[in-house]
Amino acid sequence: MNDRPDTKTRILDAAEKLFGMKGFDSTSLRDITAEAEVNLAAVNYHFQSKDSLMEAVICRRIEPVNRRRLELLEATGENPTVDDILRAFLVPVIVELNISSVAPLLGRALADPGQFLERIIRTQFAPLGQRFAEALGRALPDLSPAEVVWRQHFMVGGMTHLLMWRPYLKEMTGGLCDSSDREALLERAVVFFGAGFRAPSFAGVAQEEHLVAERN
Amino acid sequence: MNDRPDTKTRILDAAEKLFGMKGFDSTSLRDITAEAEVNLAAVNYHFQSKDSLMEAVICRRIEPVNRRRLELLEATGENPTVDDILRAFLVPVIVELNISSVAPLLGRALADPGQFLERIIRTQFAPLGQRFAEALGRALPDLSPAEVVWRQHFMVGGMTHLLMWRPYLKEMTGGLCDSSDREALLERAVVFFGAGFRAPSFAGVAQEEHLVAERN
DNA sequence: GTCTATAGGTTGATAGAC
DNA sequence: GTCTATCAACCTATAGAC
Repeated sequence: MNDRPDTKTRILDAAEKLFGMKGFDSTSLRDITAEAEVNLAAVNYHFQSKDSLMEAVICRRIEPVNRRRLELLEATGENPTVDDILRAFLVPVIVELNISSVAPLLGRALADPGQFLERIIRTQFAPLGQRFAEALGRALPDLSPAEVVWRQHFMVGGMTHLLMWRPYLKEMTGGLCDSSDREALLERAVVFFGAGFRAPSFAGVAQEEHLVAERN
Repeated sequence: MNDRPDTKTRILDAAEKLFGMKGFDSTSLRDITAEAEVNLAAVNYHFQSKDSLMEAVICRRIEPVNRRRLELLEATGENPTVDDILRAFLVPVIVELNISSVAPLLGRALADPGQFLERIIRTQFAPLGQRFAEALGRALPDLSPAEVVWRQHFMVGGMTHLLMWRPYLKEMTGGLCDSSDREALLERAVVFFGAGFRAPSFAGVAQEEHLVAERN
């Protein structure tokens, strides 16, 4: 008992927590090794550099989440509803993620353009986003492909913000918003974003589309 | 002609651009003075510290935006619709903000909990959020106060994400999402978030509210 | 694999001449 | 107000003993 995880895992755990709390650049390797109670040099032994560590920390969590999303998406069958698709996307992060430090980390990973994260986003998120956009497009045949992607962008933003502010939300709202009930949180999100996706395109866009169609 | 702004303004402009692009901690004072073409010591002369500079940079932009939001909110009259209220909130950042470097900056300010920004959020955003939550609550009498704040949180997240990723969006989506037409962007957002706000509360929440009401 | 020691660079901030 | 010069603290990364 009291089997302390190996050094590599301890570093990943500590980095995950601190990166999520303070951000990537504000967290030094010394912060991490202090939190993990390991030697400073161990970081460069197990991971070559701070950048590699950041990538490892993020990928360890993002990969299973995104795999699970695709799994749930396939499980929705032939003609899923919008809500089915949204659930496949949101359940792995809102309901199934039970390590509290992961949510802020993923939030930051999605909220920091320009970071080296661009590569991760391209490899880990772009293909996933495309699969979900296709599914949503089939469920919403009246929306143009661009409109689907725009709305997806809005939803990802809302979810990202939720992941990142969840630890502070209850205090910030004076106890009004309690995020401990994950199932309720999921339903709230599905209701809100589902209604957004199902809303008809506004006239201006319809006109644009019409013009484009006329030109062909 | 060629009237170069004074040093203080040049520093604010450069810091705004770089903070928005790279984040607060990743931007050094030397980066800023190089971009502004001023002397390093000028930063500590005009602003006492890097933290003060960060605060000044953010407040210079947030204050007029939030003032304008309240102005537009009051202009909606006695019984504004949900869309009216959303427009009052979104127009100042999506349509009227015509300095391209400001959007990413505000996005980062909203996407970085734990930063010293907590104070700014408390002083600059909390009162504003409350005013808008009240207006939305009156326009949506079937929603509980908590539900209104949750949905507001989703919307702020979507807007924040939009502000931050706008410069990269067109390239990321292969040209599918063009954010140069601000009026269209505003309408897209109003349609999406408006529908989300107007969606009925899901059953689980209604039950909760009922139980709370019964207890009193 | 884990440690100490340290190299080599960058950071924020300031003192003091002009 | 603006500059040069500099400090002390911090950083990442590595070399080499155990």
